[in-house]
Amino acid sequence: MLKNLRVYNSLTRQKEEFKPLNPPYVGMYVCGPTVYSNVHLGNVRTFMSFDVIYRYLMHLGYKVRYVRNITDVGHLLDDGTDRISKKARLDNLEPMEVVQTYTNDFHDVMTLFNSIPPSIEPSAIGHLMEQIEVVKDLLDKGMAYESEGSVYFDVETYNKAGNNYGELSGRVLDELMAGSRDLDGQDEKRHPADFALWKKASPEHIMRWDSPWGVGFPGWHLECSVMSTKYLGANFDIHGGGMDLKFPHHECEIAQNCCSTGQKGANYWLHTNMLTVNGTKMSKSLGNSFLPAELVSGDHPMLDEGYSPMTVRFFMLQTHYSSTLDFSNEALKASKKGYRKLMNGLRNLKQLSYVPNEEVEINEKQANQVNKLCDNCYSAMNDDFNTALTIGHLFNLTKKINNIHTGNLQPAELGEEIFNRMKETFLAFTEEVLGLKDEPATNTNGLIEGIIDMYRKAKTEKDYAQVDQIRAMLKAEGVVVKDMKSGIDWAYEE
RNA sequence: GGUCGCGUGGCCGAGUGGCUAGGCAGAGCUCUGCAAAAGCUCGUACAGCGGUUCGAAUCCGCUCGCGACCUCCA
Repeated sequence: MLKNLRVYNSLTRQKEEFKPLNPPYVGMYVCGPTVYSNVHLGNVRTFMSFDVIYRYLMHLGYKVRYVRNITDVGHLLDDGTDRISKKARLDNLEPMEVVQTYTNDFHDVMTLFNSIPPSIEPSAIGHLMEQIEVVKDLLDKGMAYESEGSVYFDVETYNKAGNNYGELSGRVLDELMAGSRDLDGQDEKRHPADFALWKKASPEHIMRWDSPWGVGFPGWHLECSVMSTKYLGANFDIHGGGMDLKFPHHECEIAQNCCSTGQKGANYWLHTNMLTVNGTKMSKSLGNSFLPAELVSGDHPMLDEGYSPMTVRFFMLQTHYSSTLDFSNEALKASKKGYRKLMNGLRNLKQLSYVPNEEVEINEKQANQVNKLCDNCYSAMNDDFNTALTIGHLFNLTKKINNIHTGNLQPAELGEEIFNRMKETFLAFTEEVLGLKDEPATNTNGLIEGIIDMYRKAKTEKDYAQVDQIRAMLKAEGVVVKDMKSGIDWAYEE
C-alpha cells in the first residue's frame, strides 16, 4: 500500500499527509442530495469526484466505509417551506412518494455514470429519534435555546465557550449579519447566525413529528452530524461535499459535533468545486442546469448533440475536483474524442500479452519511461486525487501501448516485469480508479443491418460458404437471421 | 461591503521557483492498394505593470477582468 497520499484539507487550508485514524479502515461521509427534484449535472460532479476518491482509497488497500446521506426532510426554502413538502403539495403526492421518486432517479443517474453505491445511505427521517436526542443534549448543555416552539443553536454562547464558529469557512461571527437575507423565523433568534436544530411546524406543514418542544421537524444541519457520528464515530477521517455546503452547512455541523461529542467530526474536510456554464455556477434557480438525461440525449437548447455518460465522466475527471469546471459543447466534443482514444488504448492493451523473445534486448529508455509513467499515475493521484494529471500520464502510456500494438515496440523490449506492470497499472487506473469503461460508440443495429446486407448479397450470389459463416457469426453474438419468403430480417435470439 | 478563489498557447486543462503535462483543433512526416487507425515531429503559452532571485507561469505588491460564498443549492 502506498501511503504517501496527500489531501487538501479545507479546515487547515493546506495539503496534508493522509493518516487514517484506524488503518486500514477509513470512514468517509459525503453530504448527499435533497431528493425533491431530479439531480442535475452539477450535483453529479460532486458525487463523481467522491466516487473516484472512494475508488482510489480502496485501490490503495483501505477498507472504506462510505456513508452518503439522503436528505428527505428539513431542507427549507427561503420562505420557510420544506422543499419536499412543497413538491408533494404541488404534485399532489405523499412526501415519501416524492422522496422515493427522486431517490430512485438519483440512484439511476449515479449508476448511469458508473458510480459505486456507498456502504451506507442513511436518511434524515430514519434518524429522527437520534436527532431529537442530540437537540435535548445541546439544550442540557446550554448550547441551544427554545423559542416559539423551535430550538436554535446558540452561536454566541458556543464561541464564548472557546470555540470558533467560522473556522472552516473563514467567517467572522460579527461580520455575519451584513448582507444576510431575510429568512423565516429570524426574529425568534437571539443572534442572526443562530441556526435551527428543531423547527416548529406550522398547521399546513405536512411533514411533522412530535417532540419535547411540540410538533415540528428537524433542522437541516443536524442530520449529518447525527448520522456521521452514528455510523463513523465522533471522530472519523473524511467529510466531503460541494463547496457551496461549506457555509453554513458544514460550519454548523462542526459546531453541533463539538458540543454533542466534543469532537469536530472529520479530520479532513474535502470540498469539490462547482460546475459552471459560461462561467456561472450551474443551479436550478438560475435555470442553467442540465439534467443528466438531457445531456445524454442532447435534448436541450444549449446542447449541440448528446454526450455519452462515459464521455461526461471523462470530461469531468479531466479537471481537478477543486477547480471550477466550465461546461461547453466544444470541451465535451474534445472529451468525446479523448475518451475514445483512451478506450482504444484500453482495448488494445487487453489484447496484449507478454511475448518472450531472447533475441531482443531490453530497451532501457523505453522500459524506464514506462516504469516512470506507472509511478506517475500513483504520484498524481496521491497528490490530492489529481485525476487530470493522471489522465495525462495514461495518455502517455497509451502511446506505448499503441506502439506495441502496431509492432513498433516489442513487449520483450520492456521486459516481463515492466510489461506486466504497465498492463496492471493501466487497467487499474482507467477502470478501477477512474471508473471509465468501454461503451459502444455506435448503435449496434446499424452494424447488424450492414452485416445482413452482406448476407443478402451472398445469398443472391449463392455463396453459401459465406452465408453459413455470416449466420454462424451473428448467432454467436445472439442475433438470428430470419430467412423468410418475404425477405431477410433479423431478431435477437430468444 | 466582508471572506475566498481564479485569469496558462486557437479551445479545454494540469503545473507553485530551474526538469516535455495531457487532450482537442491545425501543420508536416512514416506506415499504407485506398481509406482509416497508430506512431513521430512542430507551435513555444502563462491577464498587465513593477519587485525579490543567478533564475518566476510559479514568491511579493499594485492594476484590470472573472467567479464562488455571506443561512436555497453538490
